[in-house]
Amino acid sequence: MELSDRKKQILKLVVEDYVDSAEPVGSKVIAQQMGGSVSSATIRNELADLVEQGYLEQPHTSAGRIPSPKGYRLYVNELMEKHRLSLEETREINRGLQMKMQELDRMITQAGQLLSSFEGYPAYVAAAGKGSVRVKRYELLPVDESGCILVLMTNDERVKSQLLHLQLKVPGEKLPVVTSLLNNHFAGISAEEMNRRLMDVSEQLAPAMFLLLSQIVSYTTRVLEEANRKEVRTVGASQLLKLPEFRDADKAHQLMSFLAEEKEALPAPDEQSAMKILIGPENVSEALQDTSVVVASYDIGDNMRGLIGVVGPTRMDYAAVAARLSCFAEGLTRMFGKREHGELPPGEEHEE
Amino acid sequence: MELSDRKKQILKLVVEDYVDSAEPVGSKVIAQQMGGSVSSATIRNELADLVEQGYLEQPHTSAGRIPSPKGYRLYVNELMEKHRLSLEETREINRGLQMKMQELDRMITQAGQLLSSFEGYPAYVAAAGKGSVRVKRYELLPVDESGCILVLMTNDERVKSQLLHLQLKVPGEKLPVVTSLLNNHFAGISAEEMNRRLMDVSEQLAPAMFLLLSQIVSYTTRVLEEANRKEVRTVGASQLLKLPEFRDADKAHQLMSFLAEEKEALPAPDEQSAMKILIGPENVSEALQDTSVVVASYDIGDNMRGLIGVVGPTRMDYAAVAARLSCFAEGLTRMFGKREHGELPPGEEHEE
DNA sequence: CTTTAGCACTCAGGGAAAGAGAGTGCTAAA
DNA sequence: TTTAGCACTCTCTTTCCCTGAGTGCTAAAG
Repeated sequence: MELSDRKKQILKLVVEDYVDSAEPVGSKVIAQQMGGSVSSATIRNELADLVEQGYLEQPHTSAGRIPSPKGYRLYVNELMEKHRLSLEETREINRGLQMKMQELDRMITQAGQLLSSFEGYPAYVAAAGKGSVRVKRYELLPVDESGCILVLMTNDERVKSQLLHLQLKVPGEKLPVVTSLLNNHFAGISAEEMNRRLMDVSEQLAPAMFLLLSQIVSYTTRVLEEANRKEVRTVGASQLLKLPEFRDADKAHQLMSFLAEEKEALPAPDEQSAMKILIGPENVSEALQDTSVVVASYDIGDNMRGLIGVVGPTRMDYAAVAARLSCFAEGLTRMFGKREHGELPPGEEHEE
Repeated sequence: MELSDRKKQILKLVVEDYVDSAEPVGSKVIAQQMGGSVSSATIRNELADLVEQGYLEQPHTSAGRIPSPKGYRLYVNELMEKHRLSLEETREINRGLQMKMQELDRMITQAGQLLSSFEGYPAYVAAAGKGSVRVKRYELLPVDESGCILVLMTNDERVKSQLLHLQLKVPGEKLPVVTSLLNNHFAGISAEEMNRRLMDVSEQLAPAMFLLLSQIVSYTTRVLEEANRKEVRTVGASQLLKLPEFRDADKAHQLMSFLAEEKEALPAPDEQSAMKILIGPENVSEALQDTSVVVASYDIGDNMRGLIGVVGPTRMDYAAVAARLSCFAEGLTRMFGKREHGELPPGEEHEE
């Protein structure tokens, strides 16, 4: 059943008042905000209806009303006006993202920090490979008789390298042979496949050579594993303690442990959509039942997709959060897009 | 003035009781624990003396006593018995550290997590270079006409690499020339020096060459910067909320923000010593006035030194924490020592 | 001089009682 | 359908009192 326009307007006012007061809102305030065109008694009747229909809740008889998850949902879907970011705000976000490009890892962590400080809520970020990163090319550089450098280039254009200590000496002249062996037989395949091939050729090789190869394969396996893993970081959890709904240490502790330990369970937007809003019980995770999550996705080059979101109380300024969040997501996409073409000396790297 | 043996014994009992009850301890309990050899009245007299001398405090008249920082200090210096870790415990720690070796970064973070979960307090970890990491050797690998891979080897035996997109095309044949130029003139010097040299030679070079060089120098600068930076990570901050002294949201918030934002200010042991215990006001940071910190150092190969510590309430089981912490530090040192000699295929690297 | 028993005193913490205030629901009139 | 009026409900805060733990002091005993 559709709500009357007036009911919707009232619901909207309740949500917005509650969002910034964190206190149940009464009929009088609403009447006032509607310009005195109706009396508080009328509002009371409407409020009672809204409660009955499940859009509002009453902490106890004779308290004001607060929005229920269903009420927030309606608000988000229909009532929420697009929040316009001020020019300054947009600029500030983009300036913030304009930090020195460093590794992707640090980069997105910083974006998360920035977001968290903007919103005053904990934030989370992740970058996820699309699954099948492979090695495109191998290179071996001699160092001395018992060591060499292995350089890997992956099909998503990243480079990793590693110093290998050899258990058995391999003369420098042999390296090109190994290199071409690797490039011919170990490029473009998955880690499992690599291990299988290694076994296949094991008997035809000199032991020293085999040892070297297994060292390389084992390192490569780790690199691929890592490139494919989705690692979620959470930032700014301590912000929770500023919110009235988390003054209770137990509640705060529960959520914070969740954010610290099970961050993999935090929601992500669906494949197609750019943003997702989950209100209270719409979350699957037990620990998020009383919180809302707003999360957006962004692109990292062509092969990866990132994720950036905030966690807060259901009482959340969805319009503003959503607006800022898409600004972040767009900023990040732009940023990572640019780097692909190397306008600036970007900064892609790696480290031990 | 030296304390009598009995006073020391009493102080010791007060500390130990308070550590696990978190409640002021009274004369009666102490008398009991001393085996009934003296009456509670006697104890009261002694307690009064200890308060006067500043080793104990009284939250209010007619409450029991709690140790003051001075009292804890005496306890730590003289009274504390070496806590013997059970065999299981040692084994458990070492098993925990035996995780798959990955990058140093992730490795020490995991150690921190492990520590934090052992102690039930927040932990922090860092690895710090000894200051002057330099590039030992450069290598350039051709990719295509508008790109090449730069590989750096530093004097602490780490390898970093990066894909460079060239603004201007540089034919593959030229690369060896550039490489030797780099190795002859840009190796073994600081980042500032590198930039200076770059300026010096700028006029004698073709523009394309100059551009390439500056790209390399700028990347190298970043790498060196990062290799020399001490990055501190904190883990398990949410554990604070379980402690009675941090049930108050404001207090908890204050400390947690400090741990999240100013972790660089967390104490480190002095150059020579392996462990440091800082009790309450012995800390310089404002935010740590009511907490104690126990921190140990460990070695990462020959060039780096790591740091691992916990932050907790002044009421802390110093003996046990210190014992476990050195077990951690030793484990890490052993671990990183081993890798240097390449028993196992270690895993030193870098990414993206 | 040290230890002990005895006792009055202090203070935090918990619960009950009382008052204030906000906001409701209902009724009856416009 | 809206409004004014009013009694009622329920939370929150404050106050008060009581209890219990633990002290400090005094005076006597070792």
